[in-house]
Amino acid sequence: MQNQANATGKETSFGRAHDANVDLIAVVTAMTDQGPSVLTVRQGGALPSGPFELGHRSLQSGLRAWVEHQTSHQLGYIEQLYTFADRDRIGEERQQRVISISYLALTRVDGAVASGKRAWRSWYHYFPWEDHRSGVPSIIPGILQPHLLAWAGDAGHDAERRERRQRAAIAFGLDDHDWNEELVLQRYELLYEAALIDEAMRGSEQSAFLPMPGTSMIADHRRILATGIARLRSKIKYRPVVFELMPPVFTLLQLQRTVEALSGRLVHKPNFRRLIEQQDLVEETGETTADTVGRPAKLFRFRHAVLDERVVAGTKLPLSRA
Amino acid sequence: MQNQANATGKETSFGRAHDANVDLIAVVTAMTDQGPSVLTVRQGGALPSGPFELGHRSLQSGLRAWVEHQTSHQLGYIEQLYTFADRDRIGEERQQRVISISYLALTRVDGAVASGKRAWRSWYHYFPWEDHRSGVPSIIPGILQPHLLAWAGDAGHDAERRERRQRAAIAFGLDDHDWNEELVLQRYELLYEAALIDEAMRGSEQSAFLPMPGTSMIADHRRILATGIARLRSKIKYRPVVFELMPPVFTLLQLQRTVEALSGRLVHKPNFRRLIEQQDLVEETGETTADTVGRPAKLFRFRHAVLDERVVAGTKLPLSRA
DNA sequence: TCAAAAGTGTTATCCTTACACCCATGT
DNA sequence: ACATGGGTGTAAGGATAACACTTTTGA
Repeated sequence: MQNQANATGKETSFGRAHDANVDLIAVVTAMTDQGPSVLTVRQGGALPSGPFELGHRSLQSGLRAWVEHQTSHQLGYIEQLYTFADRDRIGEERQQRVISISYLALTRVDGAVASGKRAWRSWYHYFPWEDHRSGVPSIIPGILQPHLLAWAGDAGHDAERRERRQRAAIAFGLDDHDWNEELVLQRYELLYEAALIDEAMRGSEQSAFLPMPGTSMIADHRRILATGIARLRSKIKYRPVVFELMPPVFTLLQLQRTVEALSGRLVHKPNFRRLIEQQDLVEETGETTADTVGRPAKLFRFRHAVLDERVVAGTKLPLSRA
Repeated sequence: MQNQANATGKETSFGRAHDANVDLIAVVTAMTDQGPSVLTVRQGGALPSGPFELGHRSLQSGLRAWVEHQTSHQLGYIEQLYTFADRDRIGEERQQRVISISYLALTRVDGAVASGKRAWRSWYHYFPWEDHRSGVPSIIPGILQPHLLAWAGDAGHDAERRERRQRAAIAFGLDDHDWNEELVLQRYELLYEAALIDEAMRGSEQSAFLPMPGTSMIADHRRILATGIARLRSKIKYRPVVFELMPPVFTLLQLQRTVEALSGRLVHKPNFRRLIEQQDLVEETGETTADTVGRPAKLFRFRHAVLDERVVAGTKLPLSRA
């Protein structure tokens, strides 16, 4: 906005110099037959993305417009994730910038798995170490842990060895550390640093061990997906966003299964029900399921009013009364 | 990334079409003589901002480079806030996009108020209704509340009147709602909608009532500042970021005063001290203050190790044991 | 001695966690 | 009968909030 020498020492006036290409990229998540899933293109090899154009009124509406056009679904919830710049995304010789603005979007599907070039793929197809619903996945003690420890041992200095071991232990719940489902991005980056995933091998000839865990995507798309998963796992704890993924009416167990699928962990049923009902997030429809097995469950719907009336307090300061 | 028709119907191939200008814009916060402050240019009328250039390795490093060059301070902490697009930021006739990527940065100063065109200004210079350390600011019951209620009453439908009143009550702690210090952006947007701040009057002739509360900035800079304040007020509750604003050693009361200044609320001293010490965030230096008045206080320093060893749990799900 | 700030002790309350148990339906 | 899922009661433990009080210094 103002005329001033910038960090490189080159005098720049606003408005001209630094043109860049702007890409919108979406982590569109829904619950499908395969659990928590992400909308992909190129046979699961990429996240859907599209250019930001002059015809778009805003970034949000640009993303909304073309995602809805592609998926024929209303996106109930869109939230910006992160903005990156990459010099070399297009090609080596052209020194054009690409700015990528990533979004997290939530929607509902009827269960469709694929149609044309688009496909829903399970999160855990890309991150097999993230699903702890049936206990710690065998890939962690079997493959990741030994390789991570070996990588830590490779460090030059003793301090760095300890630091690597500690990072691995915290991220993957080793030693007596608890598993923390929110550390999706940290785990991905650790595996990248340790060269345990495909992305780390790009440009180099050798592939250290095969097969690499999880399916990779083009460019940094799997990293963006990790960011989206982490954001959602964090957000379901303090905002009622799960309901964007639920059908209009649902049982409490269905809601629980969705939360479990997203967080990758099992929750305690009785306490979960109390938590939900105590917060007045749902109301009974009066109907019950005509379920196949077991006692029929009450059906609930989300109380949309909570979006207006409530704002999560989030207090962690010991306030003094006025 | 892929070739596909976008929402406008125009076929676009990647790499060419949509060039935009990229601006980096920073909310640099520090504690000064005047309390929680923001680094400004143009006599407090704008946030510092600068173009993103090909010479910059990344967005982060671009921002870091020129902010550090300007302030001669190490930025301990930088975090991306939000990315906006604005069609008309440059001028009416040129249909060039400007992408603004905003950041929150924390730093320390020695107390300097101004030097040249740069100046530290108190947050509350721009948001006088946000400082509740001495009780509810008189501007709220005296000016904002009546105007907000009048604005709510102006709504066409009864439902909209109720909705406006409720939004105002939640945002500003009216009726029996508690004040929530995190709703900085919601309050700003409400005042904008109700045309109670300068920014809402741009382009129109009349100025409804004068003077408008708080000092405005160019373009949407005050809105970005509101975003930064809100982010920081939220973040100090679950990440040890306050220490980025503290000197190397400090007393617990100084730490408390900083937290109070940022959150705009008073905290309960004994409980605050227990909270801090219980979380092992600090360690004694062994020294005490040679203070002017009162009993000498122990000096503490931040335990930087916590950044490695700990990750905030953030549990809000009733997990079941393995 | 008093003001100002540093600290400690203790209790009430709420939320979270865990465990135990009963209910309703289909096979 | 029993498997499966639905649903309730309750008590232990920990964190938070509130109140009361003592200690140490400088003016």
